[in-house]
Amino acid sequence: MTNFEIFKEKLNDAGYKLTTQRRVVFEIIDSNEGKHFNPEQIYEIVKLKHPEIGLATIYRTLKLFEKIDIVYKLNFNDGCSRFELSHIEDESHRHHHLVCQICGKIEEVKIDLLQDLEKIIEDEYDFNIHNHTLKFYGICSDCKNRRKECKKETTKN
Amino acid sequence: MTNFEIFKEKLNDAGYKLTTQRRVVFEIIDSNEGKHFNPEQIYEIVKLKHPEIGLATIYRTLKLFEKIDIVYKLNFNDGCSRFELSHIEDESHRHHHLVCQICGKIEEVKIDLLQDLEKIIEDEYDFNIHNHTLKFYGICSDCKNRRKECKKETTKN
DNA sequence: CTCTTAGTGATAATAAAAATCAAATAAGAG
DNA sequence: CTCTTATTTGATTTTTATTATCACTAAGAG
Repeated sequence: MTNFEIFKEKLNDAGYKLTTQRRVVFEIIDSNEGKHFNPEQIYEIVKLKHPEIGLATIYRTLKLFEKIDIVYKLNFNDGCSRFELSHIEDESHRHHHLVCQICGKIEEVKIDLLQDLEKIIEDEYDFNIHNHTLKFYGICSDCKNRRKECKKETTKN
Repeated sequence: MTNFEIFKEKLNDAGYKLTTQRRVVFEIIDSNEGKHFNPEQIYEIVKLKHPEIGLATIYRTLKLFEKIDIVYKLNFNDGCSRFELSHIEDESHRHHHLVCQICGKIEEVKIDLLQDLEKIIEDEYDFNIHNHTLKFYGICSDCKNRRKECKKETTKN
Protein backbone atom coordinates (compact mmCIF):
# COMPACT_ATOMS: atom_id res chain seq x y z
CA MET A 1 0.00 0.00 0.00
CA THR A 2 1.56 3.27 -1.10
CA ASN A 3 1.58 6.43 0.98
CA PHE A 4 -0.88 7.95 -1.47
CA GLU A 5 -3.31 5.10 -1.02
CA ILE A 6 -3.08 5.45 2.75
CA PHE A 7 -3.65 9.17 2.31
CA LYS A 8 -6.77 8.62 0.22
CA GLU A 9 -8.11 6.12 2.69
CA LYS A 10 -7.58 8.42 5.64
CA LEU A 11 -9.34 11.29 3.90
CA ASN A 12 -12.21 9.01 3.01
CA ASP A 13 -12.48 7.45 6.46
CA ALA A 14 -12.69 10.89 8.01
CA GLY A 15 -15.31 11.97 5.49
CA TYR A 16 -13.29 14.48 3.50
CA LYS A 17 -13.13 14.86 -0.24
CA LEU A 18 -10.06 14.24 -2.35
CA THR A 19 -9.45 17.55 -4.10
CA THR A 20 -6.67 18.60 -6.44
CA GLN A 21 -5.37 20.97 -3.77
CA ARG A 22 -5.12 18.26 -1.16
CA ARG A 23 -3.46 15.86 -3.56
CA VAL A 24 -0.88 18.45 -4.59
CA VAL A 25 0.03 19.39 -1.02
CA PHE A 26 0.24 15.75 -0.03
CA GLU A 27 2.54 14.91 -2.93
CA ILE A 28 4.94 17.70 -2.01
CA ILE A 29 5.21 16.54 1.58
CA ASP A 30 5.33 12.88 0.60
CA SER A 31 8.13 13.36 -1.91
CA ASN A 32 10.28 15.43 0.45
CA GLU A 33 10.99 13.12 3.36
CA GLY A 34 13.53 14.55 5.74
CA LYS A 35 12.63 18.14 4.83
CA HIS A 36 10.50 20.18 7.16
CA PHE A 37 8.65 22.74 5.08
CA ASN A 38 6.65 25.61 6.51
CA PRO A 39 3.32 26.66 4.91
CA GLU A 40 4.98 29.47 2.93
CA GLN A 41 7.54 27.08 1.44
CA ILE A 42 4.87 24.60 0.46
CA TYR A 43 2.92 27.47 -1.10
CA GLU A 44 5.94 28.45 -3.20
CA ILE A 45 6.34 24.92 -4.52
CA VAL A 46 2.62 24.55 -5.16
CA LYS A 47 2.56 27.78 -7.15
CA LEU A 48 5.06 26.45 -9.71
CA LYS A 49 2.52 24.05 -11.20
CA HIS A 50 -0.67 25.39 -9.68
CA PRO A 51 -0.59 29.17 -9.44
CA GLU A 52 -4.36 29.20 -8.92
CA ILE A 53 -4.09 27.61 -5.47
CA GLY A 54 -4.15 30.14 -2.65
CA LEU A 55 -2.14 30.36 0.55
CA ALA A 56 -5.25 30.04 2.70
CA THR A 57 -5.83 26.63 1.19
CA ILE A 58 -2.32 25.55 2.12
CA TYR A 59 -2.97 26.48 5.75
CA ARG A 60 -6.39 24.84 5.72
CA THR A 61 -5.01 21.69 4.12
CA LEU A 62 -2.12 21.38 6.54
CA LYS A 63 -4.45 21.85 9.48
CA LEU A 64 -6.74 19.14 8.14
CA PHE A 65 -3.82 16.81 7.46
CA GLU A 66 -2.63 17.32 11.00
CA LYS A 67 -6.07 16.54 12.38
CA ILE A 68 -6.36 13.22 10.58
CA ASP A 69 -2.71 12.31 11.25
CA ILE A 70 -1.43 12.55 7.72
CA VAL A 71 1.08 15.13 8.74
CA TYR A 72 2.93 16.09 11.90
CA LYS A 73 3.43 19.68 13.01
CA LEU A 74 6.84 20.65 14.32
CA ASN A 75 8.04 23.77 16.09
CA PHE A 76 11.69 24.75 16.00
CA ASN A 77 11.20 28.22 17.49
CA ASP A 78 11.86 29.92 14.17
CA GLY A 79 8.56 31.75 14.06
CA CYS A 80 6.54 29.31 11.97
CA SER A 81 5.20 25.79 11.98
CA ARG A 82 6.87 23.08 9.99
CA PHE A 83 5.41 19.85 8.73
CA GLU A 84 6.51 16.33 8.00
CA LEU A 85 4.69 13.19 6.94
CA SER A 86 3.39 11.06 9.80
CA HIS A 87 4.42 7.44 9.74
CA ILE A 88 1.39 5.81 11.18
CA GLU A 89 1.58 2.66 9.08
CA ASP A 90 4.69 1.86 11.08
CA GLU A 91 4.56 2.84 14.76
CA SER A 92 8.18 1.85 15.22
CA HIS A 93 9.22 4.44 12.66
CA ARG A 94 9.39 7.17 15.35
CA HIS A 95 12.36 9.47 15.09
CA HIS A 96 13.91 12.42 16.89
CA HIS A 97 15.39 15.66 15.63
CA LEU A 98 18.84 17.15 15.98
CA VAL A 99 18.69 20.94 15.72
CA CYS A 100 22.00 22.71 15.11
CA GLN A 101 22.17 25.91 17.13
CA ILE A 102 24.73 27.40 14.73
CA CYS A 103 23.38 26.78 11.21
CA GLY A 104 19.81 25.76 12.05
CA LYS A 105 20.03 22.50 10.13
CA ILE A 106 17.64 19.79 11.23
CA GLU A 107 18.75 16.19 11.08
CA GLU A 108 16.65 13.13 11.76
CA VAL A 109 17.61 10.37 14.15
CA LYS A 110 16.11 7.09 13.08
CA ILE A 111 16.27 5.46 16.47
CA ASP A 112 13.72 5.70 19.24
CA LEU A 113 14.91 3.93 22.41
CA LEU A 114 12.33 5.60 24.62
CA GLN A 115 10.30 2.49 25.44
CA ASP A 116 11.91 2.02 28.85
CA LEU A 117 11.41 5.65 29.85
CA GLU A 118 7.83 5.58 28.59
CA LYS A 119 7.07 2.52 30.67
CA ILE A 120 8.50 4.14 33.81
CA ILE A 121 6.47 7.29 33.23
CA GLU A 122 3.25 5.43 32.46
CA ASP A 123 3.59 3.55 35.75
CA GLU A 124 4.93 6.29 37.97
CA TYR A 125 2.71 9.13 36.76
CA ASP A 126 -0.36 7.15 35.71
CA PHE A 127 -0.23 8.85 32.32
CA ASN A 128 -1.26 7.16 29.03
CA ILE A 129 1.38 8.09 26.48
CA HIS A 130 0.15 8.36 22.88
CA ASN A 131 3.07 10.17 21.35
CA HIS A 132 6.24 12.08 22.10
CA THR A 133 8.57 14.65 20.63
CA LEU A 134 12.25 14.72 21.40
CA LYS A 135 14.61 17.38 20.13
CA PHE A 136 18.31 17.65 20.79
CA TYR A 137 19.90 21.07 20.49
CA GLY A 138 23.61 21.34 19.89
CA ILE A 139 26.26 21.63 17.21
CA CYS A 140 26.28 19.53 14.05
CA SER A 141 29.43 17.92 12.67
CA ASP A 142 29.78 20.48 9.86
CA CYS A 143 29.73 23.43 12.25
CA LYS A 144 32.05 21.64 14.65
CA ASN A 145 34.59 21.15 11.88
CA ARG A 146 34.21 24.71 10.68
CA ARG A 147 34.98 25.87 14.22
CA LYS A 148 38.11 23.74 14.34
CA GLU A 149 39.30 25.35 11.11
CA CYS A 150 38.78 28.78 12.65
CA LYS A 151 40.77 27.86 15.72
CA LYS A 152 43.64 26.56 13.57
CA GLU A 153 43.75 29.82 11.66
CA THR A 154 43.62 31.87 14.85
CA THR A 155 46.55 30.04 16.39
CA LYS A 156 48.55 30.49 13.17
CA ASN A 157 48.40 34.29 13.45
CA MET B 1 23.27 31.04 46.61
CA THR B 2 19.62 31.91 46.00
CA ASN B 3 17.99 31.94 42.59
CA PHE B 4 17.80 35.72 42.83
CA GLU B 5 21.54 36.00 43.43
CA ILE B 6 22.21 33.76 40.43
CA PHE B 7 19.83 35.95 38.43
CA LYS B 8 21.65 39.13 39.43
CA GLU B 9 25.00 37.60 38.61
CA LYS B 10 23.87 36.43 35.20
CA LEU B 11 22.52 39.84 34.32
CA ASN B 12 25.72 41.46 35.45
CA ASP B 13 28.00 38.98 33.69
CA ALA B 14 26.14 39.60 30.45
CA GLY B 15 26.38 43.36 30.95
CA TYR B 16 22.73 44.13 31.60
CA LYS B 17 21.30 46.37 34.28
CA LEU B 18 19.11 45.23 37.12
CA THR B 19 15.86 47.16 36.71
CA THR B 20 12.65 47.01 38.70
CA GLN B 21 10.89 45.53 35.67
CA ARG B 22 13.40 42.70 35.33
CA ARG B 23 13.31 41.97 39.06
CA VAL B 24 9.52 41.83 39.08
CA VAL B 25 9.29 39.48 36.09
CA PHE B 26 12.00 37.27 37.53
CA GLU B 27 10.26 37.00 40.88
CA ILE B 28 7.00 35.92 39.27
CA ILE B 29 8.67 33.16 37.32
CA ASP B 30 10.89 32.15 40.22
CA SER B 31 8.01 31.85 42.67
CA ASN B 32 5.83 29.81 40.32
CA GLU B 33 7.82 26.67 39.67
CA GLY B 34 5.83 24.09 37.78
CA LYS B 35 3.66 26.73 36.11
CA HIS B 36 4.28 27.70 32.51
CA PHE B 37 3.11 31.25 32.05
CA ASN B 38 2.83 32.99 28.72
CA PRO B 39 3.77 36.68 28.33
CA GLU B 40 0.17 37.83 28.67
CA GLN B 41 -0.28 35.95 31.95
CA ILE B 42 2.92 37.37 33.37
CA TYR B 43 1.74 40.82 32.30
CA GLU B 44 -1.53 40.33 34.20
CA ILE B 45 0.31 39.38 37.38
CA VAL B 46 2.81 42.21 36.98
CA LYS B 47 -0.02 44.73 36.59
CA LEU B 48 -1.44 43.93 40.04
CA LYS B 49 1.47 45.60 41.83
CA HIS B 50 3.05 47.52 38.94
CA PRO B 51 0.39 48.85 36.60
CA GLU B 52 2.96 51.20 35.10
CA ILE B 53 4.90 48.35 33.46
CA GLY B 54 3.97 47.78 29.82
CA LEU B 55 3.44 44.57 27.87
CA ALA B 56 6.31 45.36 25.50
CA THR B 57 8.66 45.25 28.47
CA ILE B 58 7.40 41.81 29.40
CA TYR B 59 8.21 40.52 25.91
CA ARG B 60 11.60 42.25 25.92
CA THR B 61 12.45 40.93 29.35
CA LEU B 62 11.48 37.36 28.57
CA LYS B 63 13.52 37.46 25.39
CA LEU B 64 16.52 38.74 27.30
CA PHE B 65 16.05 36.14 30.04
CA GLU B 66 15.95 33.44 27.41
CA LYS B 67 19.13 34.73 25.81
CA ILE B 68 21.13 34.61 29.02
CA ASP B 69 19.60 31.30 30.12
CA ILE B 70 17.57 32.58 33.02
CA VAL B 71 14.42 31.28 31.49
CA TYR B 72 13.46 28.52 29.10
CA LYS B 73 10.94 28.97 26.30
CA LEU B 74 8.40 26.24 25.75
CA ASN B 75 5.92 25.66 22.97
CA PHE B 76 2.83 23.57 23.54
CA ASN B 77 1.11 24.45 20.26
CA ASP B 78 -1.44 26.66 21.97
CA GLY B 79 -0.59 29.76 20.00
CA CYS B 80 1.85 31.41 22.38
CA SER B 81 5.21 30.87 24.03
CA ARG B 82 5.42 29.76 27.63
CA PHE B 83 8.29 30.18 30.02
CA GLU B 84 9.83 28.40 32.96
CA LEU B 85 12.92 29.00 35.06
CA SER B 86 16.10 27.37 33.76
CA HIS B 87 17.94 25.19 36.22
CA ILE B 88 21.48 25.82 35.20
CA GLU B 89 22.94 25.63 38.68
CA ASP B 90 22.07 21.97 38.55
CA GLU B 91 22.50 20.30 35.17
CA SER B 92 21.00 17.07 36.47
CA HIS B 93 17.77 18.93 37.21
CA ARG B 94 16.53 18.33 33.66
CA HIS B 95 12.91 17.32 33.38
CA HIS B 96 10.35 16.40 30.75
CA HIS B 97 6.75 17.41 30.21
CA LEU B 98 3.55 15.41 30.08
CA VAL B 99 0.92 17.20 28.03
CA CYS B 100 -2.64 15.97 28.43
CA GLN B 101 -4.43 15.96 25.06
CA ILE B 102 -7.83 16.19 26.75
CA CYS B 103 -7.54 18.92 29.39
CA GLY B 104 -4.26 20.53 28.32
CA LYS B 105 -2.69 20.17 31.74
CA ILE B 106 1.10 20.12 31.79
CA GLU B 107 2.86 17.96 34.34
CA GLU B 108 6.59 17.78 34.99
CA VAL B 109 8.58 14.58 35.08
CA LYS B 110 11.54 14.91 37.39
CA ILE B 111 13.58 12.15 35.82
CA ASP B 112 15.88 12.41 32.84
CA LEU B 113 17.27 8.99 31.80
CA LEU B 114 18.41 10.20 28.41
CA GLN B 115 22.16 9.89 29.01
CA ASP B 116 22.44 6.57 27.18
CA LEU B 117 20.51 7.79 24.16
CA GLU B 118 22.53 11.04 24.11
CA LYS B 119 25.77 9.10 24.10
CA ILE B 120 24.62 6.93 21.20
CA ILE B 121 23.56 9.96 19.20
CA GLU B 122 26.75 11.92 19.92
CA ASP B 123 28.79 8.99 18.63
CA GLU B 124 26.63 7.86 15.74
CA TYR B 125 25.73 11.27 14.34
CA ASP B 126 28.81 13.23 15.41
CA PHE B 127 26.55 15.83 17.00
CA ASN B 128 27.45 17.75 20.19
CA ILE B 129 24.34 17.79 22.36
CA HIS B 130 23.90 20.87 24.56
CA ASN B 131 20.29 20.47 25.51
CA HIS B 132 17.13 18.58 24.77
CA THR B 133 13.37 18.86 25.05
CA LEU B 134 11.14 15.88 25.50
CA LYS B 135 7.37 16.05 25.58
CA PHE B 136 4.96 13.19 26.00
CA TYR B 137 1.44 13.63 24.69
CA GLY B 138 -1.34 11.49 26.07
CA ILE B 139 -4.05 11.31 28.70
CA CYS B 140 -3.51 12.27 32.33
CA SER B 141 -4.85 10.21 35.23
CA ASP B 142 -7.69 12.66 35.96
CA CYS B 143 -9.03 12.51 32.41
CA LYS B 144 -8.58 8.77 32.27
CA ASN B 145 -10.71 8.38 35.43
CA ARG B 146 -13.28 10.84 34.15
CA ARG B 147 -13.60 8.71 30.99
CA LYS B 148 -14.12 5.59 33.02
CA GLU B 149 -16.95 7.33 34.86
CA CYS B 150 -18.57 8.26 31.55
CA LYS B 151 -18.38 4.69 30.29
CA LYS B 152 -19.99 3.43 33.49
CA GLU B 153 -22.86 5.86 33.04
CA THR B 154 -23.30 4.97 29.39
CA THR B 155 -23.56 1.28 30.11
CA LYS B 156 -26.14 1.98 32.80
CA ASN B 157 -28.56 3.50 30.26
C1' DC C 1 -25.75 13.51 -15.48
C1' DT C 2 -27.52 16.23 -11.67
C1' DC C 3 -27.62 18.06 -7.37
C1' DT C 4 -26.03 18.94 -2.82
C1' DT C 5 -22.74 20.32 0.11
C1' DA C 6 -17.98 20.50 1.24
C1' DG C 7 -14.11 22.98 -0.42
C1' DT C 8 -11.73 26.95 -2.49
C1' DG C 9 -9.71 31.76 -3.66
C1' DA C 10 -9.37 36.29 -2.46
C1' DT C 11 -9.39 39.16 1.06
C1' DA C 12 -10.08 40.95 5.57
C1' DA C 13 -9.48 40.10 10.46
C1' DT C 14 -6.87 38.54 14.43
C1' DA C 15 -3.22 38.14 17.55
C1' DA C 16 1.58 37.28 19.07
C1' DA C 17 5.74 39.38 18.80
C1' DA C 18 9.04 42.94 17.26
C1' DA C 19 10.32 47.69 16.04
C1' DT C 20 10.32 52.61 16.98
C1' DC C 21 11.44 56.62 19.59
C1' DA C 22 11.19 60.15 23.03
C1' DA C 23 11.51 60.13 27.94
C1' DA C 24 13.22 57.95 32.18
C1' DT C 25 16.67 55.72 34.96
C1' DA C 26 20.62 52.51 36.66
C1' DA C 27 25.12 52.62 37.95
C1' DG C 28 29.95 53.93 37.43
C1' DA C 29 33.16 58.08 37.70
C1' DG C 30 34.31 61.88 40.09
C1' DC D 1 26.15 62.46 46.86
C1' DT D 2 25.84 64.28 42.07
C1' DC D 3 26.57 64.12 37.39
C1' DT D 4 26.74 61.79 33.07
C1' DT D 5 25.62 58.63 29.72
C1' DA D 6 24.35 54.55 27.69
C1' DT D 7 20.75 51.46 28.68
C1' DT D 8 16.07 50.63 29.40
C1' DT D 9 11.28 51.64 29.30
C1' DG D 10 6.13 52.92 27.97
C1' DA D 11 3.25 53.85 24.51
C1' DT D 12 2.39 53.02 20.13
C1' DT D 13 2.86 51.32 15.63
C1' DT D 14 4.31 47.68 12.58
C1' DT D 15 5.05 43.13 11.19
C1' DT D 16 3.86 38.58 10.21
C1' DA D 17 1.76 33.93 10.92
C1' DT D 18 -2.62 32.15 11.03
C1' DT D 19 -7.72 32.18 10.90
C1' DA D 20 -12.35 33.81 9.48
C1' DT D 21 -15.52 35.30 5.94
C1' DC D 22 -18.18 34.72 1.91
C1' DA D 23 -19.41 34.22 -2.86
C1' DC D 24 -18.19 30.85 -6.17
C1' DT D 25 -16.70 26.00 -7.61
C1' DA D 26 -16.35 21.18 -8.00
C1' DA D 27 -16.32 16.28 -5.78
C1' DG D 28 -18.88 12.40 -5.71
C1' DA D 29 -23.37 10.14 -4.08
C1' DG D 30 -27.48 8.85 -6.18
